Amino acid sequence: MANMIDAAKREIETLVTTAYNKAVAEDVLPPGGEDVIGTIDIPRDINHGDYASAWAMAAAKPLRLPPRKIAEALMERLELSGTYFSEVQVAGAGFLNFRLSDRWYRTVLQTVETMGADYGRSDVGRGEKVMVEFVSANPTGAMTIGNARGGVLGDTMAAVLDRAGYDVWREFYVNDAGNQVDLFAESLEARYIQLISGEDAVIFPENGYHGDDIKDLARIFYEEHGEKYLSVDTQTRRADMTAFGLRYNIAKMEADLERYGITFDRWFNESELYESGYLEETVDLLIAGGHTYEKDGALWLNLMDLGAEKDDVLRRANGHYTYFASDISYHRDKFIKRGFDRVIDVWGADHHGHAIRFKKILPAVGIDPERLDFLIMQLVRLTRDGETVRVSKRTGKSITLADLLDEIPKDAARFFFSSKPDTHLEFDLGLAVRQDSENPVYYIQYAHARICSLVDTLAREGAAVQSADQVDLDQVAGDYERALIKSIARLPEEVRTAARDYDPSKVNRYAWELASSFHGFYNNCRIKGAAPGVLEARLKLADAARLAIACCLAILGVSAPEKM
RNA sequence: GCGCCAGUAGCUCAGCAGGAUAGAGCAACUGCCUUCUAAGCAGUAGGCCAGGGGUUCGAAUCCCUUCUGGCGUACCA
Repeated sequence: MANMIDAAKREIETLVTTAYNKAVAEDVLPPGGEDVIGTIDIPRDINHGDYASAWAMAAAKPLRLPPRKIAEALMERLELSGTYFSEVQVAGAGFLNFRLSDRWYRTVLQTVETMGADYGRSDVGRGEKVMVEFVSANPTGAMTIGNARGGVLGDTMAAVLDRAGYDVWREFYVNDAGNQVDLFAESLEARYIQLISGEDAVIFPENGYHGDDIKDLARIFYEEHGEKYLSVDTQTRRADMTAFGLRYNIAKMEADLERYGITFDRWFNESELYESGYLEETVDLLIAGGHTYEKDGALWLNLMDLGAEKDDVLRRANGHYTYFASDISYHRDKFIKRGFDRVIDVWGADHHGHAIRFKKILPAVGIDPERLDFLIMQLVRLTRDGETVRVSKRTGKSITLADLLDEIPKDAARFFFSSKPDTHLEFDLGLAVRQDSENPVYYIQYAHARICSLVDTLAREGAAVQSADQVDLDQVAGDYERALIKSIARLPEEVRTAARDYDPSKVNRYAWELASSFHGFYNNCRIKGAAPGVLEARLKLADAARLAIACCLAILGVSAPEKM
């Protein structure tokens, strides 16, 4: 049993049920409590035991008895020998407070030892094929701070799912088709002409991309091709410039993301959906299904009939398909064509309305909407000296992901962005650049480095890390030592709930708490020079902590330094 | 207006599958390095969990409502 939190809870369920049945057989408690589910949790206060069952309180009503009386009847019939518990008490309103036994602590250490770098890995995902689609930044410009958050959340989410036993696939959807690409081409073309013939030679497109990056691109294009393209026909010129610009931008995004430790299994081009006819086929399917209507020359998707608050356009009056249309065919490709069991799209909060309406139309193309989930992250509020800094791709004044990585080390940035998705993230540029101890990532890495150094020092003195079977648990029965083992034991459960809740930030917080347990242990339980038996047992604990911290950092994509 | 997210210590945030006396970091104040890494530890102080109602043995957590902030509500993506 790899998840020792779950194992402990399940054992309590069994113990309580058995005790209850026994009490009924002995006529001490009335029947009627068979379906009662009492919550089991870990009390905040250690004086309330390691685990507490609220079964007696939940059973009070059906059994028509005071909870304490039920709890006492159960306690007398709990058979703890050979279990993960050594002791049980009735407390408060009727809690059953359990104290963990040596057997439990030893099993934790054995589990970590056996699983090593794979500690926390489970099969809760049953090998389900799941795609995490994330970043998917518009290739017409540089990636933003928002993409940085989405990148970290998506990549960490994928790592969590992988460890939870899912068959994970990471994908980047490249919007290399549609309206914004046409605009990109026109902007690039205008800058190219202006570069050669002067600012007034051509009017810059009204909704074009005004950023300096477009000017830079035009310059690079000019350096490669000279004035040749002035005399080429518009259609060819724009097509060539688009190909050039996208190739350049996509390569840049790939390189930036790689610096960030993020790589994808596939970069899926939206243009493929156009070229293969799959997009058109998907729209035809919607038309055939009676989900569309024409109005003002555009093809509309009837979503209000499906309970949405508004309809969306699939094909505009000018004949171009919208993002909504291509996205439907893209998801049809994910589910129907490629057979993913589940898809998680990491989207910014500014797409929330889109996400809600999007799910409603999926059944019309044969997709069970339950299989698609969104990890909606709130936007990043960028501040400097307490003032909000606007992030806008169009103005070209945004701070890009590349800028960020120039200032902040990858480890700190990854840790910072793996915060809880559904709260606004306040990103203080002044604070983020700091590389001192205020950054919690160093606190965790420091714990890891400390243990490495410690193990190394002791090894040179002839004290090697022993196997879990040899540890004398009586020698590590202090509060700090037991707290550390309990911290280590949480990892598989944290991974499980992070996967369940689509909240990779649970790993981030857990890693900090684990490091904190270790630092407390380290400062209060000296290892070097300790008595024989104590030294070996404590060293084993430290080594198990090292492994657990390394596993967390691996999931977070943060390095685990051996020296600091 | 309607929809989604948020409102918890001076600041940034955990806790939200209902459990016992509400937590952490930073900032403030006290202690701890002639022995394993002080990027660390131990402690003090700091709260009408936005307001109001409800559900029950029990609510920061669930429901209703009001208020405040962000985002959305394009023939943009």
